[in-house]
Amino acid sequence: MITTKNCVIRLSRYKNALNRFKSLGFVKVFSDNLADAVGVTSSQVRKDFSIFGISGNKKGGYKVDELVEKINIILGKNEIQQVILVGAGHMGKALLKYKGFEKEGMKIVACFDVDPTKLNREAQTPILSTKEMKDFVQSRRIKVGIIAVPDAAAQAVLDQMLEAGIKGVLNFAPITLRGAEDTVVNNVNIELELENVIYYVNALGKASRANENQDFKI
Amino acid sequence: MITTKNCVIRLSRYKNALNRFKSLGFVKVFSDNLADAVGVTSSQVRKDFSIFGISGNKKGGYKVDELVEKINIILGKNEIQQVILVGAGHMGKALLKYKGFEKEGMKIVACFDVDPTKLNREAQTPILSTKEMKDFVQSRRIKVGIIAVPDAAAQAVLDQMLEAGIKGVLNFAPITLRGAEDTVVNNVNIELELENVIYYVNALGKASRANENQDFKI
DNA sequence: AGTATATTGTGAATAATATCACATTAAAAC
DNA sequence: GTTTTAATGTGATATTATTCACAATATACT
Ligand SMILES: NC(=O)c1ccc[n+]([C@@H]2O[C@H](COP(=O)([O-])OP(=O)(O)OC[C@H]3O[C@@H](n4cnc5c(N)ncnc54)[C@H](O)[C@@H]3O)[C@@H](O)[C@H]2O)c1
Ligand SMILES: NC(=O)c1ccc[n+]([C@@H]2O[C@H](COP(=O)([O-])OP(=O)(O)OC[C@H]3O[C@@H](n4cnc5c(N)ncnc54)[C@H](O)[C@@H]3O)[C@@H](O)[C@H]2O)c1
Repeated sequence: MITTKNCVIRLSRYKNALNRFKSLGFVKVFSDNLADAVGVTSSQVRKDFSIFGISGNKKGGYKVDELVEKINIILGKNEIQQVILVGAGHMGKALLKYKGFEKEGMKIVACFDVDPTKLNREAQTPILSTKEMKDFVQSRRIKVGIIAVPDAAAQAVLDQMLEAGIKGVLNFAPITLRGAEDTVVNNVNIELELENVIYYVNALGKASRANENQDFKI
Repeated sequence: MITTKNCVIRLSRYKNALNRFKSLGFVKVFSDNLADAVGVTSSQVRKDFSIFGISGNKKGGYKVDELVEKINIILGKNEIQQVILVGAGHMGKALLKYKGFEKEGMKIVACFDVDPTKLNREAQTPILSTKEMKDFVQSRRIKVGIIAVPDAAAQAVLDQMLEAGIKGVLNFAPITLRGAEDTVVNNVNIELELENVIYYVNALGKASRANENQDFKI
């Protein structure tokens, strides 16, 4: 199976759209419906499904329940995914309070921090010392973690996490971390995303003011 | 100038790398240095610069100061960019406390919420009623906003923002919003990003267990 | 001053990704 | 039961993005 980054992301989007369709009472959907919901072409939808070996019914579209089930298995949503968080600062606390992960079968099972004043083993999600991280991760065979520490500490924290056995990381520090061969690091750089919005707003503004948008493509 | 989404994002990354080079005392850099720092090829760096009309010196590379200056102008960093935030919940508060935006010339000048208990006009960044949003945005000619409200409210909030004159939005609600013709919406879907990490961790795990990674491409 | 060298800048080649278009086929209509 | 219809599934094609490769040239060296 040859997958590319984008087709996995689209798979998640299809799943989200399907859940909305389901809650609206849909029993079957067509590639066109999904395409509209996600903002891609219907052949993109069918091609993606074809890549993941998902098939529907000629003329009959896809049965929503079956499709959700198939996608959930591909995305590992058939079991609860345990995740650790490193960094109990502003961002870390927001993530800890966030209800959305559990709804999607992902659970932050512990948070780690170096600052002793942040620790709290009694909290619903315990905040432990980073010294305890390796043991915790190894004993529970946890494979996924989130980095929410300052940029200067991010690389060291990534190293510690990989050393402990973590294989995939979602990084919020505004510095592009790269992992080893058999690991995944996904960088969410919020500053950069905002900067990007600002660029296009300025670009669109210039284009419309000068009406020179022939040579402007977004 | 034909730009594609990725080359603008890379431009931000080059800028970040350059700032690091600068703080290390570098006076000039070569496309190779930037390529290594950002994780792309050197011809990608030169091609990107060529697209934005940035030129360096044959044999001499690029003078860091000049390059930073040019990129900053392209990215609109020559003036402070005023941004509003809608939603003063967990995520909104984390964003309000975040120091990193100001360092990058972006400032959240006000936050808006529907919940009267969240309002606080005396805070360093005032938290105002959404009813006041339109006036605020129009009088200050603000063009950029951030959405940090629950998904169910996100589309309505986007509509209100565009109605007020906002042209570009960074959306944290886990639903893909799409704007009008002359607007930009950048969706940061954290659940989806984590889901994506989990997919690859599982995929890598399967591939290494079965040693079937011939047909696995990431 | 003249030559060698290292790096840029970019058109051409290649690779990756998305769309098209249509043969196939299950369901609906008659 | 046959025909019509409306969808899927996918190879072929088009588009988009990246890398290659090398001419142009500024700097360093002799
Ligand atoms: N707050 C935001 O809204 C926001 C926005 C964009 C990006 N970010 C990024 O997210 C990251 C976290 O931001 P924040 O606002 O939560 O920062 P913060 O300073 O509030 O929290 C950082 C936390 O990390 C802990 N820490 C520091 N070094 C550590 C280490 N080596 N091991 C474990 N824990 C360590 C600190 O004790 C602190 O609790 C930063 O990289 C920041 O740039 C945050
Ligand atoms: N907290 C996180 O770490 C996190 C992680 C991933 C995604 N998100 C997403 O970010 C968004 C905000 O999350 P949160 O945890 O801050 O939620 P929250 O419930 O803590 O806060 C939401 C805020 O939005 C306000 N609000 C609701 N409707 C509004 C409206 N129409 N106009 C203005 N304000 C309105 C509420 O009063 C509240 O203050 C959500 O869409 C969530 O899915 C949050």
